[in-house]
Amino acid sequence: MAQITLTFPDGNARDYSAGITAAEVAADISKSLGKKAISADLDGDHFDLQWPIERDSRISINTMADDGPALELIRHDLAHIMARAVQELWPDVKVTIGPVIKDGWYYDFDRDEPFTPEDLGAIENKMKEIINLRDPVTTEVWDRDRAIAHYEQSNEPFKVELVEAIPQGDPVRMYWHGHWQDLCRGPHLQHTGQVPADAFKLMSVAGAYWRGDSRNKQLQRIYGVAFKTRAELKAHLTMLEEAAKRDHRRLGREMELFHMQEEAPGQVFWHAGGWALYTTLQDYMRRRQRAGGYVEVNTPQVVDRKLWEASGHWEKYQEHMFIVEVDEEHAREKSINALKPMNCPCHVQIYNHGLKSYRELPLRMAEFGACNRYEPSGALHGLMRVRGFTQDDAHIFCREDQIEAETRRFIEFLSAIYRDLGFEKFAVKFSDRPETRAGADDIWDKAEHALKSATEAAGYAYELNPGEGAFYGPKLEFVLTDAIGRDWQCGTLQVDFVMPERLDATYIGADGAKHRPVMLHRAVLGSFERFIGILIENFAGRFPFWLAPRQVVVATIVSEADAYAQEVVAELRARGLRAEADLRNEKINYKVREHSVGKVPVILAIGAREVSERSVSVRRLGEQGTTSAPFDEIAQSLVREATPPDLR
RNA sequence: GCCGCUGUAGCUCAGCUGGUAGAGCACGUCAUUCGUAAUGAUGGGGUCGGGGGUUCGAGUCCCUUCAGCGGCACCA
Repeated sequence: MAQITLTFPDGNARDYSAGITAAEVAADISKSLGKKAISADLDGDHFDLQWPIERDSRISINTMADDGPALELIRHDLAHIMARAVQELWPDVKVTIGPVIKDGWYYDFDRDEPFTPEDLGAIENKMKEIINLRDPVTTEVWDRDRAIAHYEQSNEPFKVELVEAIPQGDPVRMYWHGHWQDLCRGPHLQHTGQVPADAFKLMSVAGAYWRGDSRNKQLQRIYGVAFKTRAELKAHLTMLEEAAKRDHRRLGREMELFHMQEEAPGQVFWHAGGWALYTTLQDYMRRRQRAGGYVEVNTPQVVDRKLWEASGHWEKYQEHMFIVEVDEEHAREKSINALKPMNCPCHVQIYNHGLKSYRELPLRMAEFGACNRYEPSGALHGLMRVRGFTQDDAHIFCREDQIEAETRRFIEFLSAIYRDLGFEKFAVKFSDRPETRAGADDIWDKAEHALKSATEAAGYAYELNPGEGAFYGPKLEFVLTDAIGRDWQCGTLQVDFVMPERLDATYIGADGAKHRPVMLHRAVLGSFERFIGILIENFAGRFPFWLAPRQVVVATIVSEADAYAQEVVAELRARGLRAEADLRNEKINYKVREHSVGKVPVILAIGAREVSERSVSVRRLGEQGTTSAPFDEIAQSLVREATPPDLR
C-alpha cells in the first residue's frame, strides 16, 4: 500500500497509507478530535470525513468550532434535509439544485401546486423529524451513465440534465441522507442529527428560473436561514427587523420625504422634506462639478426617434423607452419620439455644434439629466429602481491619450464626494473586453491599460470582472458599503469608442486633420433618487445636519413663549437653516417625543426662562441631556454645522 | 415580464363558515400652560384598490385589471 504524507496546520507531518479517510486521521491525532471532527480541508478544498485521501496534502481537521466550514456543512445538509422533507410530503415534486448562500441556503423545486406559508411550516416540522432520526449521511462515486439511468428511472428530469452536463469520465458523486438520495458535490456532515434542529428557519418561497434563464421553466425556490445556535438565529432575525426599520420606503413615509402612487408607478412625488434633501444634495454636486472643471448643460426630454436610431438605442432598448407619438394635424406622417432614457446622444449634439479643436479637450460636459426608462414592472423597488430619475451624468470628450489622466482625476473627484457624504470606503471593479465588442483590439489594450493604471495611481485596488465590459468599451464601477454592510454600486466610468463614431463627433487635431474623440460616460451618485434611498438607509433617517430635511424644531413649553419662538425660527431661516416652530398646546414631553421619532437633529425648547434670557435650550437627537445658551451663540454654531462639507 | 403573496380610515391592523364595517395611533374640538420621548375628555372620518360576475344579499366566493411586497429575469 502506497504511503502518503499529510502536513498539519502546525507544520507537523505524518505518513499514512493512501486511501485513509480524514475521519481516521482525526481519530489518529486524538480521540477527542476524532469525535469532534466534522470535515477536513485538503490543500484548501473542503471535503467530508469519509473522503479517501490518495496523495500528499496539507490537511486541517474542522470541528463545529470552525465557523466557516461548520456553517457551510449545516446549511448544505439542511438543503438536502429540506429536499427530502419536501419529497416525503409530496413524492411527485421534482428536485433540482440547492446551494448554500449568505446566511442560509435555497432549494429549487418543480411542483405544479404553489407552496403556501402553511406548507413551509409543515416542511420545517418534517425537517426536524429527519434531524431527530440521526440518519447517516453516506456517499458513493458513480459513473455518469449509471447516474443518468438512475435519474431517468426515478423520473427526475432536472437531475438527468445536471448529470448530462458533467463531462464524460468525470466522477459523479451521490449522497444519501438516510434513504433519500441526491446528486451533490458535497461535503456533508456524518449524520442528520449533527444539524442544530432549533437554529434554522424557512423564510420565503419565490419563483426562480431553471438555470437562471427566463426562457426556461419557472421553479419554486424555498429560502432558509441557518446558524449554529438558536441565539444566533434569533440575532439574525432581529437584525432583519432592524434593517426593515431603516427601509427607505418606510422612513420616506414616516419622515414625509416622498410618496409614490398607482397613477405614476416608478415615479416619485417628492414632498417638501425630501425635496429639501434632494436640492441640498444637488446644490452640493453642482458646486463640486463646477470646481471639478465641468461645464453644466441641459438637454430636451422628448427627442425624435431619428436620434435614437443614430445612437443605436432604438434598436437595442426600444422596449424600455417611453414612446411618445405626436399626431400633428398637418404633418405628413406621425412623428415618433421617445423620452430620453439617457443623456449621451444629446450631449454629443451639443459637442457637435461648431468645430472643436484639440485644445478644447478634455471637454467635461455635465447634466443633471432627467431620464425616463420603462423598467419592467417586477424590477421597480421604491427609490432604488424607478422609471423617472435624474442622473448626475457627465461625458468627458477627450483624446485617447487623455483617458488615463481623466480617469485618475475622476476617481479623486468621486472619492472626495463619497467621503463628504459619509462613505469612507468604496471598492472598485474593473470590467474588461467582452466576447462581442466594437473597436479594434489595440484600442481596447490602450483603454484597459489606462483604466487600470489610473486606478492604481489613485491608490485603489480593483477587482477584475473578466468579460463584463460594455460592447463599446471597458468600465470601472464604484461600490460603496453602507452602515450595515450592504454594497451599493453607484459610481461608474465607461470608455466609449462607439458613440462618437455613430454620432460623428470630431475634433481638429494639431495636424489640422479631423480626429475622433473618445467619450467617457461617468456618474458619481448614479441617480439622485436611488442615492437618496441609499442615504436614507445608511443613516437610518438620522442624516448629518447639513442634509437633514428638517434641521431644527423650535418647541414652546408655555404659550407665552410663542412670539419669541417665532422670532427664533425667523432668524434661523434668515440664516439659511430649515427651521420650524411647534407652538401646539402640548406638553414638551409630547413635542420632544414626536420630533425625536421624526428624526429632527436639533430641538430648541423655549419656556419662560428662555424668553426672559433670550436663550434657547438645545436637545440633540439621540442625546438625553440638554444644554442652554444664548440664542445668538447657538444660531452661529448651527449655521457652521449646516455648512456643506465642501464649503467648510 | 415571470412565480407567489398582499390590497379594509392618513398609518398599523382586526373583521369566524357571505347577512349591509371596527381598534390603536394620527386628525378636529374643549379643558389643561405644563421644563425635555405620548395630559384628559370628546368628535369626525372608510363607495373595503378598480371593473365585471354568482347570490335575495359580497369586505368575505369567482373572473378580470391595476398597484405594492418577496424573489427570478432585466438594469444602456
